Amino acid sequence: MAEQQPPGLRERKKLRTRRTLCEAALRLFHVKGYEETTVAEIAAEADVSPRTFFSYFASKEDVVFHDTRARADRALSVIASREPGESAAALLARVADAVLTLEGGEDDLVLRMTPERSGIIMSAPSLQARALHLLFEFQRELTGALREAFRGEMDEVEAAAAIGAFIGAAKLAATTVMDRGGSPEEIVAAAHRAAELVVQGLQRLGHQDSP
Amino acid sequence: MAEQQPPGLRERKKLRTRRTLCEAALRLFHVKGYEETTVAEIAAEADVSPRTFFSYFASKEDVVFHDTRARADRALSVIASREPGESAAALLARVADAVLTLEGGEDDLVLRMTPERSGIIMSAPSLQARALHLLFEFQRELTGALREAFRGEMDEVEAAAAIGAFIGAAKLAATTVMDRGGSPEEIVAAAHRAAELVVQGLQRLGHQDSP
DNA sequence: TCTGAAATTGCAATGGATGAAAAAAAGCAT
DNA sequence: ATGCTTTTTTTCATCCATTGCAATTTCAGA
Repeated sequence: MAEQQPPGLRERKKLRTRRTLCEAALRLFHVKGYEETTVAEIAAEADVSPRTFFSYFASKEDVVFHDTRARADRALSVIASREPGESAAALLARVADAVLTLEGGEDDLVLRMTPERSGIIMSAPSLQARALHLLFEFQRELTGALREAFRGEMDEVEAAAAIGAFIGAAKLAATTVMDRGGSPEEIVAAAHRAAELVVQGLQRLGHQDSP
Repeated sequence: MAEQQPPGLRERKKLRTRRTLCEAALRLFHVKGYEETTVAEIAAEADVSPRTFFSYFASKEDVVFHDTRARADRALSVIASREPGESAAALLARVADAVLTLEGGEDDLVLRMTPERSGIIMSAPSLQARALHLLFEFQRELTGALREAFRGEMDEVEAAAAIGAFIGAAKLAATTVMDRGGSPEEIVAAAHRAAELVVQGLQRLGHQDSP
């Protein structure tokens, strides 16, 4: 006697609990600080038992990165969509456009609070470390995808160098400007410019002429 | 009744305890695994109280990275030694040579066990994350040093892009080959090549001609 | 309504990390 | 050598994230 069409009462309730926990956690992290917020408090705020928190998120850190997977997949699909003959430089430029976007709308569900989240991450060393780890895993995936998209045209080290340089430059440029207190727009612009500088340098990738 | 020349009994004992803890920890991590080894066990192995461990190392993780500071300083001093007129590319190449070296001898004290340590780090996600975080902080320092060395010749974003691309490429290339099971020599070679690819691309840094 | 699967909860235990005060060791001056 | 001061180490107590387990509740379907 229930609607089977999209989900099911059980599923919906689960989704709602997950979102509630997520919102509660981020809100608390933002006002009290990450380290100062306990899992017990988050659970209380979401009105579930502390034990339940861990059946939704493997760790306190995970709440903060609950949606990174989606962003990563977006970039991977861009690489997979390489047109025959498209250069690595051009492809990476497209990846940059796809990822370096401030807009929301991804999961209208919970988070338009990207800036708050950045603040939370930057304020807790363990979160920064986690973020970098995720970014690194992401780079591995990108490297694999790039090799796939250019199979035969690019070797292992070239692909890794291209991705590493590309992401590394964008990331460091972004945080450098962020540290200086730049606005979100400036940060994105810096990442874009850094990515461009690298991409230009990588133009000749695949050729064999050294200056 | 004691030698006051260089240290002092107190200092010597402290150094010895620190080294003992370090060796005990790394030995245990290597044979039992990082997660499986408890601080209590490390302390017992070194014959001190568990609480004492934390007066030598801020965390269990820190033991593994006790000497990274030294390596970082080596690179920073290379950048600081830039000859007037030396190009960023040339300077970064020198940095690569200074850092990408397998030799030991740095602190003859404890660690020639670089390979074991790599294994330990790669086997524990939390250590990988920590390593990346340290590497990132290192990049910030390098960026600052580079801006200093090229004051007036290079802006913030260019410096960050150069360092980010350089380190990012070397790191990802190295781990890519490492994942494939490459030998230490192959890994270093890959990092070198990736660094070279980037440095070449960065040749024109500071000029304004786009292709 | 009855029943089995899934989700939630309570409870206990492990292990990292920190604060505070007592105890032991080292340095120093007489 | 002896007593006083400073530094380390050790105890002891506590907080908190995380996990395993068993009891309980809720949902879905017959």
